[in-house]
Amino acid sequence: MISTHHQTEFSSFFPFIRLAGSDFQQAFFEAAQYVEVPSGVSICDEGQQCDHLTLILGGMGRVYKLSPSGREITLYRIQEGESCVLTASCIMNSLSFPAMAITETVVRGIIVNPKFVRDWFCKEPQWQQFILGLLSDRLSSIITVVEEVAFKRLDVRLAELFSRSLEQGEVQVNKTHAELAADVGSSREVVSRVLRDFSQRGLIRSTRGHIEIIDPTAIADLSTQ
Amino acid sequence: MISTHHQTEFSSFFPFIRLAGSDFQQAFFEAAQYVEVPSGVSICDEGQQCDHLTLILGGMGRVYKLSPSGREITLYRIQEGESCVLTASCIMNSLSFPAMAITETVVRGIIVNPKFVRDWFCKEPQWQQFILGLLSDRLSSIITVVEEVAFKRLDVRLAELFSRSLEQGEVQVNKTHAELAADVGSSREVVSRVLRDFSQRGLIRSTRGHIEIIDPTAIADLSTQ
DNA sequence: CAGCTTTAGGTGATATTGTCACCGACAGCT
DNA sequence: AGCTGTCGGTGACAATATCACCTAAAGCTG
Repeated sequence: MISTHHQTEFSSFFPFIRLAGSDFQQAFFEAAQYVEVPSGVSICDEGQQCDHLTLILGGMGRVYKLSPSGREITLYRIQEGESCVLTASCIMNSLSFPAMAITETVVRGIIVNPKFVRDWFCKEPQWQQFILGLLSDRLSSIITVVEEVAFKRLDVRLAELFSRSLEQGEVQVNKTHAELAADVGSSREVVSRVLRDFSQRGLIRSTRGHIEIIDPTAIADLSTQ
Repeated sequence: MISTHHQTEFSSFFPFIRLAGSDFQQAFFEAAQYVEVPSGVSICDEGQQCDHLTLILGGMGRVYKLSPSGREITLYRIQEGESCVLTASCIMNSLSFPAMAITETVVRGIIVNPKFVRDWFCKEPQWQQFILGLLSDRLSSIITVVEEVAFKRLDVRLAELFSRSLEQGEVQVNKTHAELAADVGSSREVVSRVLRDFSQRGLIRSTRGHIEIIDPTAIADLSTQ
């Protein structure tokens, strides 16, 4: 059972709950539990059976693949109003989780147990639509990842990444080269070289752990190639 | 409405129908329509709205991404007992299709309209489970594609492809270098070079449009790297 | 069959990316 | 100041992508 404060917070991030039946609402808040997870905690490891579904109220999680050689690639991120869909998928089909997940910040959320997820899936259309929406959103976002990694040059993909920061009005990207490499599925050395090139061409200014975009137009142009 | 012959054929490839309620069965066969699509026909183009769901009785379809430069990568294939899940996802959420699909052989199947798909999703648990199963199967198979393309060398990926033929007891792979390249998301030239290397090392024998695996053990070894 | 066209595949040059080994610089700590 | 761990840089080399062009086989047509 979660507090009324968290109930209203939840409703603002997950509008579907307001459209659902009152019996569902009551059962959901009854079954739900509020959690806070520190930053940098591994949530769900490769092949592990998922034991609950988390709906996120705040913070950021990252779902990624890890190669035997230690390289990483980010599949997608999850934030407020979303949920770990792979978890959802696992729960609905009792499969094991095909990737890794980690918290990038403190994550606040609501957890519900698998039995609840499945039981109400049949009964409450709003809940069903919510879960289905997450699944198909991720399906297309992961297809986008395939496209990026198979077809696009690394400089373009890094420019896209910076463009996303720019769209949020953010000129600073506080990431290390290694973190950027893990995002795009490349290696630190190659990312470093591309960034050195960006610096020399006056697109960015780079210091330890921070990148400042000083030519947003050029970055945006590159990202559309 | 489909013939009783197709009904029994359908039941053997899609066991869920036997577990579903008789009202569903009747409504399904009533709404269903039998189709045969020739080989090489484009089914669903990028961004197009899907106008029906196809459940496959025979033949093979291929879902892929196409890059602006003309390169391709196969996301997955669909055959008897399966369905175009992206279509399913589009239908459930009224989204547009994020990839391309084409028939690789003559494809025989059953089509049902989107309204039926959605209406019965809430009412018939077996139908729901079937659609959900397809969705999460594809989710994990596409994640596998990301992993392959991001982390594995091309020779290993081609060896994996040949291994899959071997598992079906097939020593001949009747594909051109260009088709293999489209499968693994690389370019024809690079595939040609890798295959020349395989030939020189005595792993395969290659003629125009055909590849014969002459050292299955070595291919299997390579594919596990 | 000769001649033409299409398609499959090969090659060299060059650019991009991945890998390995190693180095120096910086930040935090004692 | 000295130690330690992290961050980023570099050179060498391997793998892959791209481009331009070529040869050969298969199919088609008169």
